[in-house]
Amino acid sequence: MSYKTYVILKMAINLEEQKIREHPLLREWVADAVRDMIAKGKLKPGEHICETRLASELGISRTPLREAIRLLETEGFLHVVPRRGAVVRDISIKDVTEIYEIKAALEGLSARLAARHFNKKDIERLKEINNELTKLAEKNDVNKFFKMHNQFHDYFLRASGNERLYQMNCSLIEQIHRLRLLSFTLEGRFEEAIEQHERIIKAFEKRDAELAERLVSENVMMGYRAVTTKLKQTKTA
Amino acid sequence: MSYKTYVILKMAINLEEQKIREHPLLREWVADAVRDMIAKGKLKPGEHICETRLASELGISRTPLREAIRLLETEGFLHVVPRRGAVVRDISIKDVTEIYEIKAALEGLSARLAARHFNKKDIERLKEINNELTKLAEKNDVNKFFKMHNQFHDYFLRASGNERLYQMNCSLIEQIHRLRLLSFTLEGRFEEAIEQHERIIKAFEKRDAELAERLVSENVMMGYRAVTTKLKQTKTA
DNA sequence: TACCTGTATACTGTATACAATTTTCACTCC
DNA sequence: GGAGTGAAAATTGTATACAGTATACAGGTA
Repeated sequence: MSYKTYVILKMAINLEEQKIREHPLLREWVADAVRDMIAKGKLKPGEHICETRLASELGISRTPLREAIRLLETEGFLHVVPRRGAVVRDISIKDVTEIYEIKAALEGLSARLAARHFNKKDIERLKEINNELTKLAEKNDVNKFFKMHNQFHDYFLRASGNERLYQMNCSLIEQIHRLRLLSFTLEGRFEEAIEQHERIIKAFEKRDAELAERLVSENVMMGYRAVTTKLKQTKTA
Repeated sequence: MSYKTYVILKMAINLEEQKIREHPLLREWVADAVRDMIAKGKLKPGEHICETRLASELGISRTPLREAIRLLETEGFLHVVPRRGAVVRDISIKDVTEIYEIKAALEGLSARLAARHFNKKDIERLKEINNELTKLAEKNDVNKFFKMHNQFHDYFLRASGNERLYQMNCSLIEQIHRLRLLSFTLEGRFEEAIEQHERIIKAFEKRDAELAERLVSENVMMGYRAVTTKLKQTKTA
């Protein structure tokens, strides 16, 4: 996707939002582009990023690229060594473990916080999503299932009322986006998730915040097991 | 502190580390400087940062300042609106609440993880630190107490073996550094902390990871109450 | 061969220049 | 007086230029 296309899309998507988006920033586009290149394997782990070359490849100058690199560094996509440049970070099992340990704690917390002020409407929404998931599981549509599944989790992350919590979680899962998607191709993964979601919903219905927290944490760690299973499969294959 | 002084200091401190530090980066120095200016009130909440002016004040160009601004944005010190620049973020009670909720979860997690492989030597170290704290409490040395107190918490955050967890916690507490320091001037705060630390140490001794997690979380939330108490005191004063 | 060493090259860090946008403010009109 | 208007000033976004550092490699030495 060219920068111009990106601009038009951004404008279309955010038409009613603040006019901030009317003029997208190169640094944001570049960050998106580089993340994409890493996800698609166009930039391989361990590969050194030459600012001059990448900037010219993207048709921009080094300045916005450098600002994007700073962002991608804090997001964990790149490792920057002063005066030697940025290299694409490899995600090891250790990294995945670290991320999931934190994710379990954060999502669990969000469930506990959200449970405090969840009402019938919220519960209904979660049930709706889970019903959709059942349908998508029957169709075996991995991509749509993945997206809807994320909506389920997003729901209480947002409902927690803790904006930082939501952002931190987003930043974490972005790093393992592809692995998570892959993990849903595992046999029985759909059903497993749906069943656990049901238990989580019941905990919300009972207004049992502690239980909701525990179940959500366990649910995350199940995701961890799925991801590592898949990771080992692909590494040996 | 001038940039040259900073360079010399950095070199002295990191003499044995990678030679990376031999040539400090302006963007890092600038980030430190701006954080400091915010902490010291030289840059006030809500104040707009004019890149041109600040850069010339610091005696550098806009490029490294801009890169530092990106960093400070992700750290939560600044709020950047595209094409309108950066403003110093105000820390509201809501922010403090968000930060402490997350901090409690993260530190609790680190205690649980650390408890798994804590040995006698680790416990001894924690006891040592707590003894030091008792002495400093008698001397009523707030600054030294604060530093030593942080060492106590750092110990199991590091021992968790989860590097990201440690980094994320650092990034969080940096935002409330001054508030936390202030909170230690509250009557009875020292004793309260020392006593809770003792209970935490006992949990580690019993190898009760769940208990350690709970106690550490509670300890963090006690810190939260202290900070908000102090915050209200100063706002009304 | 293995190990320096100096130089050429490539690359990053920083400064500056230019372009595009936002803000300011005097001015007009109602 | 207040809302709207338009040009000037200020400010951010982006590109480019330059300086200093790291890397690669050729040639020399033990």
